[in-house]
Amino acid sequence: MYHPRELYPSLGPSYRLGPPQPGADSSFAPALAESYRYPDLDPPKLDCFLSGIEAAPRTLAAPPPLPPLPPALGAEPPPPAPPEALHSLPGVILSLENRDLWKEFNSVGTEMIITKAGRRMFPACRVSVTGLDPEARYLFLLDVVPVDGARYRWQGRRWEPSGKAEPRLPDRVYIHPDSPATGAHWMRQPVSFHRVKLTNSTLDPHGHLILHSMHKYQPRIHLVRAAQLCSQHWGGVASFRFPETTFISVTAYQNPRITQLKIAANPFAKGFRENGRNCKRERDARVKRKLRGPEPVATGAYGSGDAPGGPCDSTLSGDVRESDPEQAPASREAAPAPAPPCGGPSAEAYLLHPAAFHGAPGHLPTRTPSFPEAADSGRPAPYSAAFLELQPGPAGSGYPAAAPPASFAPHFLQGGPFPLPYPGPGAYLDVGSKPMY
DNA sequence: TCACCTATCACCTTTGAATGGA
DNA sequence: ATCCATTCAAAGGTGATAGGTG
Repeated sequence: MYHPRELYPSLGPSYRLGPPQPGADSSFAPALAESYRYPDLDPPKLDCFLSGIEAAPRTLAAPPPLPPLPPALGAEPPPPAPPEALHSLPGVILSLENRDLWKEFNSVGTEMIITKAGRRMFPACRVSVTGLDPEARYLFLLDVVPVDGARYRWQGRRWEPSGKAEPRLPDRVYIHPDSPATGAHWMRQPVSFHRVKLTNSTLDPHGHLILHSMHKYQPRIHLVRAAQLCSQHWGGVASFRFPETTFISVTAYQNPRITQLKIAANPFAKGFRENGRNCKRERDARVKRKLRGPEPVATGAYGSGDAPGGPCDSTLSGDVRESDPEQAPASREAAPAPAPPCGGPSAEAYLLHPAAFHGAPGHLPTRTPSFPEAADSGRPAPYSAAFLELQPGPAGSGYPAAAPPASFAPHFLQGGPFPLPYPGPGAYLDVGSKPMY
């Protein structure tokens, strides 16, 4: 995955968004009635999409307060709260499909591994949506924002703040591979973001979401009405976040209970379950065999059921989920989806080529030699993802100071048309108007 | 010394191509 | 020729662990 910056060096080191272009597309209904301002600790990444749009912003009479931060994860689960939503898409409702799983993790204090190469989230955000116009097309986006300005530390039994957060990292947005798709498509089945990857590599070339380790984050899901990825104008935005999806990013699990939960719930970690060959008992046995020197391979040593010794301590007894609901949508999503409504490029093509978000023509190759994925793998990745890297807010780098209650950054504003996230040359904006490769 | 990060490992699931039968 | 089910291998995801770094 190439970052747009690498694809379009001529555009400079970043993509600053320009004001909406004249000659607004009237393919969408006129501006919805309300503009929204929203209190947020995070300067909205998508604001840069919307700069210059807010002709007459209005604030909500009673902006919803942010949920109080628990003093430490793991001590007490935060009280259940409805998902917070920013709506300029009336009637659109998003619900977290795997809420129970998230709640289970949240009650312990969710941790997400981040690695240089990128690590998937588990649990992943999986949502179902209702209230969309079945005919209209939408984009699903996901981003992750810091919850506060603190760094955290595992103190043996709980997470506690320990100092100030690291400077803000580049904001990136994950675009769901099916985007854009019709409302009917999105409502047909749950929408899973299980392919999102998190990294701590600030120079990450793959477009993964960049996080600091030992910081607390909150995923957000955005729904954007747009005729196509390459549409010049967007027709409304709704943003959602679910309090139970808050997590702390780590490079190695700190809370053993989280490790147990992950092993129990994640099918990829099946090998670490009690009956797996990679459980602690087996690993210890392998180490002993190694120390003693080569031995004939014992047949039937695994899963015989009569192996000596107690249960492995790396598993969560009685909580093994053989059919993991988390992975169920994967197969559904991998199943042939309706052709992307953009006509030419498939969703995958968009995702392999972030530039396609500008409106790449349909004859894009699915992969170019310049892609690192192609170099080390002769097999095409079944899916990748598209990301947008956005300009930091006006505050620049560094965490925003705790926003005063009365100060609301303009968030998702209705009143389109929305400019493309990448202003680029006009040729980038129209499908087929100019080949980019 | 400590906290944190990274590379590597073995095991597992997922994925898609190949194959064969209906 | 088409469809479907099965098989297989490669890719990729997982936590554990040892060693490195500041």
